[in-house]
Amino acid sequence: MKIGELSKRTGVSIRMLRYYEAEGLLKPRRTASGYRDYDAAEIRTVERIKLLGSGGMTLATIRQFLPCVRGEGPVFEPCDELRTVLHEQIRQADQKAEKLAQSRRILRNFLHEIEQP
Amino acid sequence: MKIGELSKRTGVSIRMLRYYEAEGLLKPRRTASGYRDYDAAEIRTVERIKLLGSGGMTLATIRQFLPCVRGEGPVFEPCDELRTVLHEQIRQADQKAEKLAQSRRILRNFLHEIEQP
DNA sequence: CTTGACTCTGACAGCGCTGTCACAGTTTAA
DNA sequence: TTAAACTGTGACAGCGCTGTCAGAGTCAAG
Repeated sequence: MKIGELSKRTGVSIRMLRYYEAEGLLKPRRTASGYRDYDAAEIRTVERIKLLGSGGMTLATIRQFLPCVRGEGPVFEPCDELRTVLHEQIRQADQKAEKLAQSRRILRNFLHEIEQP
Repeated sequence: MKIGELSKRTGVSIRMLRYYEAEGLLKPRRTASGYRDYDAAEIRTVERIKLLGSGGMTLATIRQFLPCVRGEGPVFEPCDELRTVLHEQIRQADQKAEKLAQSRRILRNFLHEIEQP
């Protein structure tokens, strides 16, 4: 699959797909003429990257648990570090969620203030 | 109150307090010599800005409902637009929260995958 | 008066992400 | 074969935020 198709299928721009690669998140084969040739399984990978990214995670961070993202089954070497990173990321996600909730509460209060004068 | 004190009291850097002003969120008096002179009430304002910002809101957006942020009681003119903006922001906050939750779920799944081979 | 801490402005730079443009080569379909 | 659509690379720019640095003025305490 060429980059245009992957882009259409995932909703991630061609620009960003190339950027993912530059950041080490994707490593597509190349055709004889140099075109990127993606495995169909990478659709899933890209979607996961997209989701994690929309949760406020950095590409550099996502790369840390790339084996998981790519669904490469059980991980060997960096298993412990991986677990640590994952726990830390979950913790940060919880923190972000809390901040977001606080922020939302403030907005709701504003709304009440201007609706009941 | 001068900028250094406000910074210490709020935990917002001097740099950012000046930036808030440049973005139209704060308008401190000036001493004869040009020093910024903040009202004590602005501590609250800055804290709210900080919270909204940590919820992913842009300063330009926060400026939209500045009267609320500054707690200036009932708002007159832009009341309807303000309500619209607030509802929209709450909606976006909910969206972000949903994305964040999805992202968190993915992380938890990764964790399960590598913990049970 | 002098010194050290504080403040002012303005500029530059970096972060991570994203779009766009230019220029060149490739593929596909008419 | 030719034209349109696609892909490649590299560079530049912008977003919003943030730190830092330089050069100058101000303030408070010794």
